[in-house]
Amino acid sequence: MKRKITLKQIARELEVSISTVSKALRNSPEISEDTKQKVQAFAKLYNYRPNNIALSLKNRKTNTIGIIIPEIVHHFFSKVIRGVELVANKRGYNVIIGLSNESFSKEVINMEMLANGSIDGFIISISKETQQLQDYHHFNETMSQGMPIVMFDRVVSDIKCDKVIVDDLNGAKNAVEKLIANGCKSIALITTKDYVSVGKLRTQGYLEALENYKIQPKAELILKIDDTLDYETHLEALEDEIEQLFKSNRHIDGIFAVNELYALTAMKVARKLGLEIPKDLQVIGFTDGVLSKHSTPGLTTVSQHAQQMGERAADLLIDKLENKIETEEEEFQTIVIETNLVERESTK
Amino acid sequence: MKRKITLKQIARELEVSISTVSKALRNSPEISEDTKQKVQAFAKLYNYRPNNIALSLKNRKTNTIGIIIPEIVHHFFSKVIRGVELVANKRGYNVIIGLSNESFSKEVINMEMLANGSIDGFIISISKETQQLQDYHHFNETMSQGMPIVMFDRVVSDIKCDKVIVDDLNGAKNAVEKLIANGCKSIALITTKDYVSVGKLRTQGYLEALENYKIQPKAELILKIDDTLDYETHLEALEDEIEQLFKSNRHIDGIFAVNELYALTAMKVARKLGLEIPKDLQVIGFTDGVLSKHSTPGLTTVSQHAQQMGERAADLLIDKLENKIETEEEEFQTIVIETNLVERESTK
DNA sequence: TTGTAGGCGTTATCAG
DNA sequence: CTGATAACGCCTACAA
Repeated sequence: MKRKITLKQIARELEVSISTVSKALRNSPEISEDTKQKVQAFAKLYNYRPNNIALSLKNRKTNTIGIIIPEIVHHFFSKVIRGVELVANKRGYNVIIGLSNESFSKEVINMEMLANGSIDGFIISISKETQQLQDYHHFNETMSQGMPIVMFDRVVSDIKCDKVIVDDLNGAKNAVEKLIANGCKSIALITTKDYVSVGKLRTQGYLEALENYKIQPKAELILKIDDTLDYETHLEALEDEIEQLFKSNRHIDGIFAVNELYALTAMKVARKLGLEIPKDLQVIGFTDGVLSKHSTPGLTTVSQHAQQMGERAADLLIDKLENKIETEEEEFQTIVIETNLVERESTK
Repeated sequence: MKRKITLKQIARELEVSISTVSKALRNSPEISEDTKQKVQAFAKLYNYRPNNIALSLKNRKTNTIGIIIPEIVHHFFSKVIRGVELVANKRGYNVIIGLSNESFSKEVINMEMLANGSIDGFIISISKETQQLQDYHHFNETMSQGMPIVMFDRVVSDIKCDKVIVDDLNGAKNAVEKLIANGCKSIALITTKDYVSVGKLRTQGYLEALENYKIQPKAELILKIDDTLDYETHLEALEDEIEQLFKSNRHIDGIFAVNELYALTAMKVARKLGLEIPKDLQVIGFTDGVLSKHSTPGLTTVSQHAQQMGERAADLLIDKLENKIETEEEEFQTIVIETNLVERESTK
């Protein structure tokens, strides 16, 4: 088992100095053709590659991006990662992942771990718990140490950094307007509790759409799900709550749900209650997932372009890393990704 | 913007030597209580944390695991990553990801990039293209440099390394035997081309189950899908091929598919042709995905325990990294994860 | 009890 | 054209 070869070993073998080897390998004009040939041939033979860690230390630059997300087993987030990875690799960076698992403390620990020299900058979507606690000290500390952060999707307006978000408000508004245009008179909303920034915005979009069409929103048509419970419990409760919603409001003919699972569950419950989709009930969900495409009937969705978000976030971060304009007064960008409606069979 | 503080800076501020600071922070008995107090207080104030990169260089150990997978937007792989991350974090390691995107050259490039000092070891599931080309030099080179590799799911028997696999053969066999026990007389198989190791094993399981029950396998009931085409094309072709299968073999009353999408597509086509599930046709898929659970009817599946695979792979790798028994004759383990059948409505 | 020196692998600068 | 030296940040054996 031969360890990776180093400059020092090459130097010793060829009886030249380390710096000569280094220069020869970088094709420096300082070095004679002869020596270059010899060194390069030897290096090739032993498959020499500079040690990244040593380079990172020397250059104070790791060429690595840290991405912190709440959950990886989730279509949206894995697509974002794919986007980040794509751009990062193209631009010579690696990607290291940290999962917060929706926990504040894991988010903090993970960030601290990576911030100690392992990476050059962060791409982050914050955990639900962090959103609830509204404790953002770890972001501010990281940035004050000169490490840039790009937030995506779940962002915090108080934090001054670059951001990539989807146009949640208009996405939701368009969806609901679509339902109205399709003839729905009584549209229910299935959303999350308000501390989730995106849930809040989508709720707002729903309300604005109604207002545009002079429809009075009704509190009993808005179902706010508590998604802090564990997954299974949450799902069971979900079904019951939706069933309750339908039973108490027989006239519902449209559903807008802030995510895929809520929309599918609504369809499932509706079918159970004998409603036909899209004849009796039309449904639209907000998502970038796979379920919608393969459900029966196919679910019409507001597409979030997750991969594109990842790409934009990565570009934003790397641009910042490579410019490093030492302006005291930094200005930050917020990129808004427009959504679009993917129509399937759950709407007319 | 204050950069991260270093030992050197603390030393200068406190007018002591760097090594005194270093020792004081590690609570060495060599240092006087007084000095320790002073140094530790100062370090805490400035939130000193040792630089990971410097530590990595010094210790020749990065405490980082590299994971190379063909695709991240895939339930199976993201679950594996979650398992790896979970164990890695618990044991003090970070995880860095590389996506091969099913391409041989991307796999090689990604591995080389990470092998140059960035990580201590690899967890890998090889790309389809690599399986086709059967070119494994990059694995052998990596290992010959003393960097351990753990392969999972898509493994290569020629390569001497630790492995974590699911019991594809028995998983498939059990599934098919279940169909037989449920009364199916004519069971079709929807699988991939043989170069995909797992597809091959699952096919074998299918055949063994039939044999056990003295059922003569029929070539016309085995559909081998070419999955090297691009995704959309592949899907369209899939539907046509399955429709053809049903039409040419009206007596089919059971389907075993080597993945989720094939199974769902089969159900979809069957429904289109007026078959009722599970009355006329029973279906089982091999998968760890989400679609099965939310499809209607729910798809019975052979569960792969992806997260567990990730956990075992990470433990295996870290054990190896931390033992480093310098035995010339290394012995390698292959951990086999047993599958189990998750019964839903697509079987009786 | 504290400090010095050397080394992890690399590159840049400067001297020979 | 080649080599010695310092530095990136940290740790540790050894010297004072």
